[in-house]
Amino acid sequence: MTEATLSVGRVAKRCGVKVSTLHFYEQKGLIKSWRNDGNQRRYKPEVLRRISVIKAAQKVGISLEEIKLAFLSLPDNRTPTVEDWQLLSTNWQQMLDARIAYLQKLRDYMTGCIGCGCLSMSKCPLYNPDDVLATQGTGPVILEQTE
Amino acid sequence: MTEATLSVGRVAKRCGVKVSTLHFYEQKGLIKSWRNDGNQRRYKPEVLRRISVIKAAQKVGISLEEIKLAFLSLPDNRTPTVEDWQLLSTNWQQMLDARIAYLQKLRDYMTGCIGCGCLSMSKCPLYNPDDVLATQGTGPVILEQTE
DNA sequence: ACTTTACCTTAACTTAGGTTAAGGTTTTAA
DNA sequence: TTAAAACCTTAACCTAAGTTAAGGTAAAGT
Repeated sequence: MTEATLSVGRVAKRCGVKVSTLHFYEQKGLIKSWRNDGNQRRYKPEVLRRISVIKAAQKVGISLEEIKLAFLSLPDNRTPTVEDWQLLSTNWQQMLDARIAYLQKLRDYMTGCIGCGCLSMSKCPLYNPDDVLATQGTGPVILEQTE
Repeated sequence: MTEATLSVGRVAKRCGVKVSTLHFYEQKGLIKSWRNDGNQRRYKPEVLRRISVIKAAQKVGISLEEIKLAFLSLPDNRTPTVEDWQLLSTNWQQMLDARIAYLQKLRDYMTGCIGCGCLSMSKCPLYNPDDVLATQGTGPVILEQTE
């Protein structure tokens, strides 16, 4: 195995994830590999960054489905450049801005609304389901926390 | 049924949730009911606020488990007062402050780190798993979004 | 009185993001 | 060369937060 190809165990170790996670990501279409003569997975070093980005994105609450979608904007025929990656993260940043603003708004209403009983009023953003973020129309957000 | 008792269907309608959700919450110990002669659930009107609070808390990413825990601080022998509810939400507010700050930090690192490759460095909060929020030691955060 | 609506319980199913186990093959290291 | 370590696939399992279905009882409306 030259420097340019990595086994699944090696990728797992360098990224701090389990081998089964890599199988899972591949099955979901988030990463790619080819097989050697013995049917074992081989990876380009490029995969390391992909996995780091997946982990970073998950940390800010982006789902694998959204990540997969974003990865569609990466070039197929060449290794992504710094600019390719930055474009991707810039889009996510804007989404994050919206989510942060939304959370702040909810936080600001929290004490007041829970105490006062306006929860049943249609003006309270804590209660109203038709509020904000329709702009992003994404699924549930999972913010993975560290322990 | 006097004004002071509600059937499960009535509670469901007034809170905008399904009957099955109320069964589920009861099973999880988040709400309580008693039974009438025909084995049907009956609720105190107080339950309406509990459910509103559950929904509000979920919206800011608090899990049912955490909500259940927080509800332990409510009085058992009397209907919770405004002060009881406000104490509860004040605690959540502080947690939210921390989460927002953490998200902001991640957002700020997003473009830079994903582009530059520092994702594999231990200093980058996007990569480093031992970062922040250890203060709250909670499970994954789910931010339910509206469509 | 009768029919419809509401309710009951139990069990299985759903999505996301994986993890674990079982049983068999390939690589690597001594 | 042989044993251990790494790898393969398939299938089942896990948590959270519910939802759906099936089969049966209670309550309410006409």
